[in-house]
Amino acid sequence: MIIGIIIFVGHAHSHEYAVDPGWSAAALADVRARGLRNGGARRTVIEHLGGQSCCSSAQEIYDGIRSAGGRVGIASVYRALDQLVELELVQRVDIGDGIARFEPSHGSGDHHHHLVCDDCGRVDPFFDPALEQALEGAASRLDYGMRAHEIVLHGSCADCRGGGA
Amino acid sequence: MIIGIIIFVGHAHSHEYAVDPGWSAAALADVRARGLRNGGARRTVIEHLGGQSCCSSAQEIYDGIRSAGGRVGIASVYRALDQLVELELVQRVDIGDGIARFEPSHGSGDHHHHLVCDDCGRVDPFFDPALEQALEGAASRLDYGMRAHEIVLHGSCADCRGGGA
DNA sequence: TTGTTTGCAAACCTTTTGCACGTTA
DNA sequence: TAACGTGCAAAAGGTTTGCAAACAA
Repeated sequence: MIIGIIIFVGHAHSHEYAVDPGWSAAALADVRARGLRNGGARRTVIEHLGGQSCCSSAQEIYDGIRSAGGRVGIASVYRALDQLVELELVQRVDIGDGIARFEPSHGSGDHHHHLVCDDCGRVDPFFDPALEQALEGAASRLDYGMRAHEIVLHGSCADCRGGGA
Repeated sequence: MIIGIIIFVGHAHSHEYAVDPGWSAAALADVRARGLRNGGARRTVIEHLGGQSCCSSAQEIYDGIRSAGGRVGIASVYRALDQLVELELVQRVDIGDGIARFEPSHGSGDHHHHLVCDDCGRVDPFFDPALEQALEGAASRLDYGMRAHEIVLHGSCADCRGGGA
């Protein structure tokens, strides 16, 4: 039997999803610290990811880099993403359309989850302190060396429900 | 500013994951009620899913049906799954390996989420009342017509951590 | 009967791999 | 220099689609 009390105090919709300017530098340093080199492709992928505030697919990252003048191969994008996920610097996100998306692994401060509109495909980040608390509670209660978690909510965005503007 | 208190009382590991014998019948009825026919393939997929207690991939469902003597095509399995997800009778689950999995959409009673061992690939269902509460709270707080949600926790199972048996 | 569903095979698309060349430390 | 990283192109694997035959109502 388990009895628990959670008290949360926070703002529900006021979280800022600004990009974290320090993430790229930290990731590059971490990569180097683990004995890996930072060739053009990996560095570019890290720098591109650092400028994103929510998740992007490998193709989107590739296109973004190319249209900014970078000359990466998509295979290198996939390879870099794999390694960054492995190092827990990047989080993989599956929103249910069969395309893997990736975003910087934020520290507990900037952690968010995803809201997917099944009508138009739009993805919105959200942050809910009570949910985060409960998740950490569940993670510690379950005896399972927890390293990452993902929450995806499916529904319809305001625009698609027509109520919007 | 939001202030909330959640008090939960429950068993963490005591939930039963028995298959729901009524799901198949209900799903078949629902399909018929919506004007669709129940040809061999769709019926067989529904009946197979009804016998599962956790998620399975399209290939696993196909193999399961074939080895039980059924003669479905895998395209029909995919088509049936798509339709069942559309009707919200089946829930799609993405555990991060690029393979879509599917399981009966349980009512709130039998609802569970997934624990994925990143070392051996094992998937375990879990149920956590506090987490479920928090999720419903978050869903109602966010203004987003919520229809489904998914939580995936990644870590290492007891076996892989070596502490196990 | 008549529109729906099915199975097969081909097509599709995302992701992975082989390999020779370029780069980093 | 020597190991590592990269790009290209080809291969792989999961999923979708076209189509004619089979089937449910």
